[in-house]
Amino acid sequence: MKSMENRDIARLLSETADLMEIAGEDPFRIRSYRNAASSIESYPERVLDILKDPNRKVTDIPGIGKSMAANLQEIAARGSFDRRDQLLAKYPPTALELLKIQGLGPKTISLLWEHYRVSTIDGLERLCQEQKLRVLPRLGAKLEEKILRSICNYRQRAGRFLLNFADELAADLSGYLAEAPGVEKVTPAGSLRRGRETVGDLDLLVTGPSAANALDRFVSHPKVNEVIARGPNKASAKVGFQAFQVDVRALPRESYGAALQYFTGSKEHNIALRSRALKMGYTLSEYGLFRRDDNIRVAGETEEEVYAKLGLAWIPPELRENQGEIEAAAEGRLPHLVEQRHIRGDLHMHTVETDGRATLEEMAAAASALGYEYIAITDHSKALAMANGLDERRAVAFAKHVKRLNESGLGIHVFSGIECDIRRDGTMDLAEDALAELDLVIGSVHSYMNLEPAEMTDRLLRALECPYLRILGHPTGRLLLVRDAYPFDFDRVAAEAARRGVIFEINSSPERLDLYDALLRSARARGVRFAISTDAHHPNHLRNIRYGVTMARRGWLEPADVVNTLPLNEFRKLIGK
DNA sequence: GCCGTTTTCGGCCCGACTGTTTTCAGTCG
Repeated sequence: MKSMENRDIARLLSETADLMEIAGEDPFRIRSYRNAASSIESYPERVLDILKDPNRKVTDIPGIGKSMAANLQEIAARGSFDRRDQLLAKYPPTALELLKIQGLGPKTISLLWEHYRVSTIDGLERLCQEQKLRVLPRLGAKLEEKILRSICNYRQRAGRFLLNFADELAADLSGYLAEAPGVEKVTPAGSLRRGRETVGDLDLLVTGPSAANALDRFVSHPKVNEVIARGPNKASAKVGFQAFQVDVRALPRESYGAALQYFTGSKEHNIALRSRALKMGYTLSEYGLFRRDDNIRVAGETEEEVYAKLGLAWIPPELRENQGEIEAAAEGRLPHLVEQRHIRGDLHMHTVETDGRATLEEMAAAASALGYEYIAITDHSKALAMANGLDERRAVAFAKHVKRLNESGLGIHVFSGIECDIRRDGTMDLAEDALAELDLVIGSVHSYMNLEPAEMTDRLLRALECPYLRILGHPTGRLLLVRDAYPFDFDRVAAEAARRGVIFEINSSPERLDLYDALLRSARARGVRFAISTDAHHPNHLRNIRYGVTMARRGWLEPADVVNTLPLNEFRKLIGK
């Protein structure tokens, strides 16, 4: 099998788990498949290599027993395994896509397949329009409406991908293309370079004496499925099973900067830039900046010279949204944006005490390796029973435990924290005397997210009244490509947070990226300060901090706006611990 | 299907909402 990485194996197992759910199999057996998938996905070594080595056993990987080992052997040999094949003979693979429709689960999918042999989104949509769900047991008119709305949402999101997915693929492909002879530079452009939360397709720009060699190499990449176009200077293809569209463009060196500028966008930024060029007697295109009267190229090799000739400082890609950045660049007042190297600590992470996958010590060691001075361990509170959240007794014991750990010295300062649920009425999930024992209280909403805006606003304002609340976690509650932010009066809550000194979190998890550009600028204008945190549930997640930093930059934030750029002593002073 | 100072079966995160129900199954987080 070509290029069967751990994540590909994990995908086969988790798809099988989905099919088993549709088939109505034993929930615990299904969970075993999911556990095995997630264990393999985050396993540091290639499972395929372990399988090949007679001295190693895959059953040493947690969650892998005898049966799963046999499945893995089959996957290694032929790319699939018996149980999966059997299920795929029973249900078409398109049924898996139906699981992504909110409100539709495995039981209903199975029912629809048995009754109508329908397994596609289009088919489902027709059934709802023809009111054919309501004749089945337990299904009704409301569900038809709900599914039609969900399909609409799903279609809006389809074809977009999370930032980290695009970022990792871009890094992978860039390294691969750079190995072609005569290729000097490969740079991702487009919304990925601007750091948008989701990315529709990927533009890779290539230059060098034989840049076109990169196109040949690209179309023969093992993950390239379908080549859409292939000319002398550009190739487009769908990559991976997700069919993510990637365009590779080979460019001459003299117009590389202009092309990078052009393909980075945004469209609005480029329109404003081109009209500025016209006013100054130039014309700007992806080929360069030209004088209008004699068509002589005056810039194009680098972005810096293009911007400079237009009387502008170089504008960081994260700001290129035509939101005032061109005026700021013209007047020499672009912000000095926060960078990853400014971050000295991570203030939101989970451990095995609740739903994390590593111990406090493992998280601390990983944070030390990143060069941090401090971290806060912030496990869930008891309202999240499914995550085994901490009650008052466990929270206080934890605070004492951390105090002792710091005295013995871990090489990094640990703050005892909690991610305390904000209840429906805005009160905290834990009593105040327990919260008082902890160094850092994050308050987060995890339930009742469909309140009326006024009620949600009151709930958050009430939460801010808690004297121990330091940080409001993932303030809008959105899950990218899954769930929209809950509506509330953001500006009012931000003003109150600023008044009370409550910090807003920038949650770096690629599934959230909450807060984001417009809200960051609005909150900052009201005097709010921010913490860029990862919400890590595994040591590997600590590296997601870069996505939070990207969001902060898109929100025009400078180091002084971000509390975890402070050295340990100053941060301690800030929180009084 | 995995795991185990409960070694070979029994336990495995669980509560809340929704809609169609008249006592609860399905879905979500």
